[in-house]
Amino acid sequence: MQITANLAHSLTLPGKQCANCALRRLNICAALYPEELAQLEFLAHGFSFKRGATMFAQDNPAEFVYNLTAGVVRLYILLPDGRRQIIGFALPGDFLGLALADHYGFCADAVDSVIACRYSRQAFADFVDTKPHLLRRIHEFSTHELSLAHDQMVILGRRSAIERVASFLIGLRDRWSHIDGYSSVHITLPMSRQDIADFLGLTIETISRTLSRLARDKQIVIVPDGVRLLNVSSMEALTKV
Amino acid sequence: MQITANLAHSLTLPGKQCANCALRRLNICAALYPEELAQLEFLAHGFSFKRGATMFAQDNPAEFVYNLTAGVVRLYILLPDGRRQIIGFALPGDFLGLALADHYGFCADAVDSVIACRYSRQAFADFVDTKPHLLRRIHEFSTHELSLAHDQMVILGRRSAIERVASFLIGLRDRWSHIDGYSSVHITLPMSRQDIADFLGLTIETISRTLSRLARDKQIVIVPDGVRLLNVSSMEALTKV
DNA sequence: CGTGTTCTTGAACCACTTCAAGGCCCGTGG
DNA sequence: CCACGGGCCTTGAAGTGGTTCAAGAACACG
Repeated sequence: MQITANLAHSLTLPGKQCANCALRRLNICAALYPEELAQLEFLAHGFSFKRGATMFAQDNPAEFVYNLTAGVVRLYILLPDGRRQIIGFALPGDFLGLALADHYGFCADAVDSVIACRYSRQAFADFVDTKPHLLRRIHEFSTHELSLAHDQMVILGRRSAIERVASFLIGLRDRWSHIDGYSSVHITLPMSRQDIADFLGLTIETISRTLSRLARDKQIVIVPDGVRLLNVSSMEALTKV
Repeated sequence: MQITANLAHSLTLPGKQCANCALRRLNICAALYPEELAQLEFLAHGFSFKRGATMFAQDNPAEFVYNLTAGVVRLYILLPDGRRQIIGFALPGDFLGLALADHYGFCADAVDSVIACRYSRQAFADFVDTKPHLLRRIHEFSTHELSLAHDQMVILGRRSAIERVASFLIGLRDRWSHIDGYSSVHITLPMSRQDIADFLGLTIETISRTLSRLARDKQIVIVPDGVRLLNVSSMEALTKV
């Protein structure tokens, strides 16, 4: 189905990298004082993952945790018969392995080119145990993820196809605007239609038909790398009620 | 739809209540040393909620957090047009308000007679800030809930009606067995068919038909207060694959 | 023992899926 | 440079699992 070559490329990590990190205000590192940041930097290794590469797989020992700095990651659970549910897309600033558990609860692979800071889970957990304010920050991230999961449960349990697609587009736009600092009517969709389908509990044909219908109704324009919103407020209206 | 009389009854709380609490090994209090438990007990008030009573509502200021000691609570999100998604059922030992956020992210009301220890959120959060091991425990509870939410997303996104009902029954059985210490083929269902439907993303008629079908196929017997499993392993098989 | 609520069952319907085919895009190799 | 091949996406037509609508049965509670 997807390329699973697990070829992560280590990057050189020059000193003061963390201090210059554009994402620091967004990710868990914001909880740290400069000297703590330097300590944590000592534990970090920059890694890059090619489009389609597996970062980790469900039920495997959780050797590492990741701080995502660029790219999009799909997180998913597979059923034995091949059905797949994507439980979320991780964006820059997101942390993979918040549970600090000894096994991964889901699979993660790179949707496009991904760059991440990698830490040994054990070393990271030991570090966290000495920094209650970092644990508090991690807990905030977890509860935010829990709240996203609740929203997704509403979408999966009670929303129509068009509402699901609209919620997906608006949700992605909101998350990117939080990262970039501005809201664009252009939404880049690095993931495939199949990924969107497996996220929204629909089939690839329904995603395609629904996007076509939104385009026919002059709500969006489908462009090569994503969509452009023509009527943000009517799109947002679909995500409510 | 449901009774929403918010009449919580305060219980007298004799000394050493926490020390004698049967649920302590299960709930967040297990993280505390005896003297810390005594400190926390000082912040607690026992409350009971009648069947149908609202414990708190979505978007309201989170004045309190709760440690559930008896009964079942339904947690749900409402859409403006009345559609409801139950995001989970809380059982004894569960903690409501793990996020420690200033507003509730969902509604909670008593499915049957509920008893809970109530804390001022502010006082509880202040207490947690002085006890990193308690925060760690709370974080474990949160990530466990996140994992339950992920499982539910798979159910809502990718499973058939019969698989959803089987997963619900087996999941409830597993959770109760963890609380009671033994596994019974008898599963008490204090919640209504409508509640089950709103949890599984189906309609009440589909729940009723699916249970009838399982009974006709000699998989279960429908009894007044729940169901009795006749073939646990074939039921469990439905929750996999 | 009536009255309202919850649950069950049947029949018709429909939103989404499944099956099938064709189009588009892009990399590869002649 | 164009032909070929393989993903990925789109679209149509038929099928179906679950919903909706409707009515009766079982149950709970005064």
